[in-house]
Amino acid sequence: MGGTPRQPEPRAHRRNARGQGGLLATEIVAGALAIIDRTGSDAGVTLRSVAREVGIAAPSIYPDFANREAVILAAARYVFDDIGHAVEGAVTGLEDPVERLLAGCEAYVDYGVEHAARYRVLFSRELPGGPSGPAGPTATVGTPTVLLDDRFPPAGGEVFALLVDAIERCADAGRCRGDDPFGTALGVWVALHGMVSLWTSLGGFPWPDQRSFARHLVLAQVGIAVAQQ
Amino acid sequence: MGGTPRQPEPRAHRRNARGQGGLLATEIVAGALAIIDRTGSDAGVTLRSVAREVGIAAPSIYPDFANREAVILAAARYVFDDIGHAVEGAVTGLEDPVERLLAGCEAYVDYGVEHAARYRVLFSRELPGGPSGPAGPTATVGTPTVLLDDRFPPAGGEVFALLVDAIERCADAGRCRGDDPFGTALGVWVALHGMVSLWTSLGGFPWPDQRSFARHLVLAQVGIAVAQQ
DNA sequence: GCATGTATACTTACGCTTGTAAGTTTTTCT
DNA sequence: AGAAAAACTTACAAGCGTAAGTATACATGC
Repeated sequence: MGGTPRQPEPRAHRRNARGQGGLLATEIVAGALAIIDRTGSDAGVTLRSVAREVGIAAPSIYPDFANREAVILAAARYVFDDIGHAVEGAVTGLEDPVERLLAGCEAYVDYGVEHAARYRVLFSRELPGGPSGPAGPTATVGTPTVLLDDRFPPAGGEVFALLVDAIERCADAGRCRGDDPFGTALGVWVALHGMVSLWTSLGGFPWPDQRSFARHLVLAQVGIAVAQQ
Repeated sequence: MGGTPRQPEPRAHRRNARGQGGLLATEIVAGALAIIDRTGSDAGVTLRSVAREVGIAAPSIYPDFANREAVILAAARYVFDDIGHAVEGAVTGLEDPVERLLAGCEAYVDYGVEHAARYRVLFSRELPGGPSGPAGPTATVGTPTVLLDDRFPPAGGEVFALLVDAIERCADAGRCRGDDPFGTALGVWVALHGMVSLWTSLGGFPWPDQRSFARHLVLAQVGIAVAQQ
């Protein structure tokens, strides 16, 4: 697997101040994301490759992360937050609830398509932290359901909460049915996620226009008649 | 990474008959799928692990596959075929077009949820073979579009063709709009794929009933009013 | 019935990367 | 100056892909 013939491992990293050792954790996550973006998957994220990226020695990762998987999970958490910020930025200032919903959804799709590699990492494994235990609210479709509580959601929860909120605003304005915002949001999320996932996997597919397809999916799931364009 | 302390690599494989060397290719793919099913991802699929699974020496894979990636792509192709057979088996004998559509979609989701690991492998990488070149039909949404031609689709094409056909039957029977079967099928596929992908990644999520949720997604995308259950 | 050519698969080996343990040096702050 | 945090160096035991050469069993022709 011969690549470069053995770099002398340049140490470009400057030691952090005392008590600020945790700063390195941020740089480690950033390094992992850089590798994911560059290589297109998390397969190349190893303790050594991340260490090279950051400019530290591989064992220096251990004080911050137990192992390779912990690094990747931290990167996934960062990406979920990043998506949340992108969506929030896209909807702030919009008044019309339907436009607000659509703008947020488009921002979600935009992020996923533009950062295909890091988006894919989010859902390439079983994510931990959910209320898989005894109880927890169970969603239903077609009938009202319990809303998400504190324990939910493990990952991507903030983004999903934004979506539920946007749909509730539409319902409050009488623009869509409001009997089951959770179930409706679930349908929208599922459709948008499917779009991003397939879009970035099947590069050769004759995809329609990204923006109008995303709007089409959302409106169909929410139950608003699709405008003939 | 200490596991078992060095097995003597038992050779359980019986040499194939002359002219039937290609049989090994089938066993190699089966071995790769077994590893995927057992470990939950394709990360553990290496030439050596597959060889161990099959009972051959690692270099014996080379006559059939150029490298590790080729093995995984062959496994993906097998899984696409397998899904196609599952869907076809679920719809044969059904007369009502809407029931036929729903049954096929449910079978798709069933397969994906039941074989989560191998389904995930299908879309965990950029799949080759599409008409990414100069032309190829471009789908639109809301207006009729060119149907898929011979060059399309690279992967999962047979399954997608079944879906387009099922939707055309619904349209012919006047059960849904028929102006854009390709675009409608795309919406359905995207939604179902998103459901499977999220379902198997977010194990802790309070998911609704699998069957009714799948039907809900399909009917919403096709534009048939969702029956209050 | 037996030699033989050949497809089939094996053995050995090399150079590389990986995770991680153990102990050491360097920097920073008091 | 001294203590302690931060990060390094070295080392080991694996696993990896793959190149090169070798053994084995089968179908065929004599």
